[in-house]
Amino acid sequence: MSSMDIERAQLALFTELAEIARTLGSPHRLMLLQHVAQGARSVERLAELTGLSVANASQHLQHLKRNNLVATERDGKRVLYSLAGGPINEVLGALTRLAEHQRAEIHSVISDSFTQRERLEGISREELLERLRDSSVTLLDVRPQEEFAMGHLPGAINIPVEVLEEHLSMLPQDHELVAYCRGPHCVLSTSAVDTLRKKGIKARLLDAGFPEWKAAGLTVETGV
Amino acid sequence: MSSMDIERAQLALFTELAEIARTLGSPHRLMLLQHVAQGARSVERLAELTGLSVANASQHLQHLKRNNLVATERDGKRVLYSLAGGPINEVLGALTRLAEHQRAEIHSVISDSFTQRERLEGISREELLERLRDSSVTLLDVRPQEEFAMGHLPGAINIPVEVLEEHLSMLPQDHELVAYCRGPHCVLSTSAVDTLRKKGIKARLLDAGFPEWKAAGLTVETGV
DNA sequence: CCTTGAATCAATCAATCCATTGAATTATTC
DNA sequence: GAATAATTCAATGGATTGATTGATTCAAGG
Repeated sequence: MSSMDIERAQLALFTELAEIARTLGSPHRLMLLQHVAQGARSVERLAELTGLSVANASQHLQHLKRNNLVATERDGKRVLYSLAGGPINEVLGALTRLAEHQRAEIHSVISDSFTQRERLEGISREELLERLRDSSVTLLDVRPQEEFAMGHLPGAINIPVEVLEEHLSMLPQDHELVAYCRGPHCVLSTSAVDTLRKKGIKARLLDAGFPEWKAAGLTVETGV
Repeated sequence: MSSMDIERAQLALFTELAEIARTLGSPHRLMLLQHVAQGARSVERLAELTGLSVANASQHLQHLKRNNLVATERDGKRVLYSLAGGPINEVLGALTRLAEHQRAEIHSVISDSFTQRERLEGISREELLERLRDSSVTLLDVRPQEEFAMGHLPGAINIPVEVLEEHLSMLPQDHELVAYCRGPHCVLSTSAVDTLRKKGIKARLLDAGFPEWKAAGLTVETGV
């Protein structure tokens, strides 16, 4: 193997990696990905969820598909998009951590870094299972009711973030809360924890979201 | 927090993530990153290493810098670029794994998937340390001599990939070989293992590269 | 202070990307 | 098989990106 070949191989690999990275390099595609990660969705639905035009969403989805980030399946007259296999969540997770790291570095200079440290402190699946067993925490699902109905963690109560402030009374006062939503790169639960902390309620973040939980083969409840 | 705010926060986060992803979305920038990850380098050197023009390399480097992926430092009349802090390698690693996963899926359909499975099977740092202790393996550093001299794993022998085939006789026949180079997303060692396997020599890949080793605080030798 | 070497800036052009529009496919249903 | 609903294709124009060139800044040394 000549050094020429090696350089070509390097370039080929990097070109491949770059193409994937570029595919992730659009806020709209990331949004689509996030929604697709919740389960199979039609193009129309995804367009609605993201506020894009149908044609535009379709094109972005095809872009994602070309790079094997999503898969399609036909269901009657609609096409359902779902997340492709492979460690896609790992990439998004690593990206998010990197972004958070960078943001933290900036903030630690500008702001007093006040609850910054605490904010990022999540609870792991293992710890959660442990604490659920002796029921020392309450699980809070902050996704929209609709998604909650499609499946949620066992024992979780559902209060969408939008209505959280009006429903604080529904929360148990003596338990610590653990909030979760769609995954590590979903801000719903982060917002929720912020809100709760401001009200003086103890709340933490689950490291994972519903998709991760399901993927890990753990039990899931459906319905309201 | 209204649902409007949440959507804005979502969008802001995704825009941030997308920007980082876009920055990684160019083969040339990935190449620069890879070289920069080896240690501080001047613009001219990096241009030379990647085959880019100086001005072009400079611009790409600045792009990387704007997104906090590299840092600069002045040394006399030259500017040295080095890798910024944060989990950058995790992102690249996850990306590489995703790409490999996708490639594996394609190959498993097209080709007979022959040594594909084996190719990806790396040896971990822990296992390596173990096997080095009872010296049942030989470590092979396949980077250029120059980089080897700047630092390498203890006990490693240096045969750059370019000259590997001509120097097979230098290899111990009874030991299994473990090849490593610049990191998980460096193809040098993969090429080397391929070459060796074709010659019927047992060889495996180290999961990590020299930078990871150093970062883990393990001992390092310098000189030739 | 002027020269030299190293890096960056500014301006340009080609190539690509993104959103929009309206037409064309595809599978279903009557 | 015609009508319909869902998605995709094709074409357009505006914005962004990437590489190249030449000029400019910046630090060091005579």
